[in-house]
Amino acid sequence: MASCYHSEKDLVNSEYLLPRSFYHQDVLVFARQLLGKRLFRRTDEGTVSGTIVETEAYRADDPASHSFRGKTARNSPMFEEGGHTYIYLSYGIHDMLNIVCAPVGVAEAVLIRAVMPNHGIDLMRIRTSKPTSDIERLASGPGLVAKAFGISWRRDSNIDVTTKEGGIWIANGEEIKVDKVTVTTRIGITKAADKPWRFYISGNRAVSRI
DNA sequence: AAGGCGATTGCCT
DNA sequence: GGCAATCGCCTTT
Repeated sequence: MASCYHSEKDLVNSEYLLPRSFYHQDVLVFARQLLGKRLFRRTDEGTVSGTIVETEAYRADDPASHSFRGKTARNSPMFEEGGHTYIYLSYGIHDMLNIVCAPVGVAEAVLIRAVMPNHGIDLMRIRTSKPTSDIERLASGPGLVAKAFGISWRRDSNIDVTTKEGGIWIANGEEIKVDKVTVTTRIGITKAADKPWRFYISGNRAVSRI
């Protein structure tokens, strides 16, 4: 096995931030390509990371997208350049982490629905109040992703994820082949509910709903 | 100015 | 499986 020949330090050093061009793709392609990438979060509590295993695309011409009716105070990060966060509060309780793609003015984004935790498991357990939970259940849902990673809309919206400066960044990860991706309709929406714009790694235990 | 709703989660039956 | 929790945003008076 190749992993036997690398120390953990070497593996960390082999990680690289994804370039701006990665965030200038068609949102449906982008949502699929985010699968397998590594999400990082650094706060004064420590650094956590995990593999993105489930995403949903929200397109500019999409009635289900917050940007559909134009720019407002809430959705303005969606209109920024690709590679920024758009975070909003759902049901008054849950923060939803989105990664914006496309050029400035084209409001498209991908919701991170589930992450397989990799580093900082103990901190995620504290944040989610799931001390005995299985690792794959700590961030298996969009609200849980933000909770486990310590991300909130007030503090963390419109952060550039192509650098580490903002405390949230995305690095390369495992390559996910097309035949390992399951495509379904999106969860929990009423508008454009027929669009098959949800993507997840087939069989992954951290996916929110099968 | 007021009321309804939502890209959810977790607890109760 | 059903439903309460909880609040900013958007639509309607």
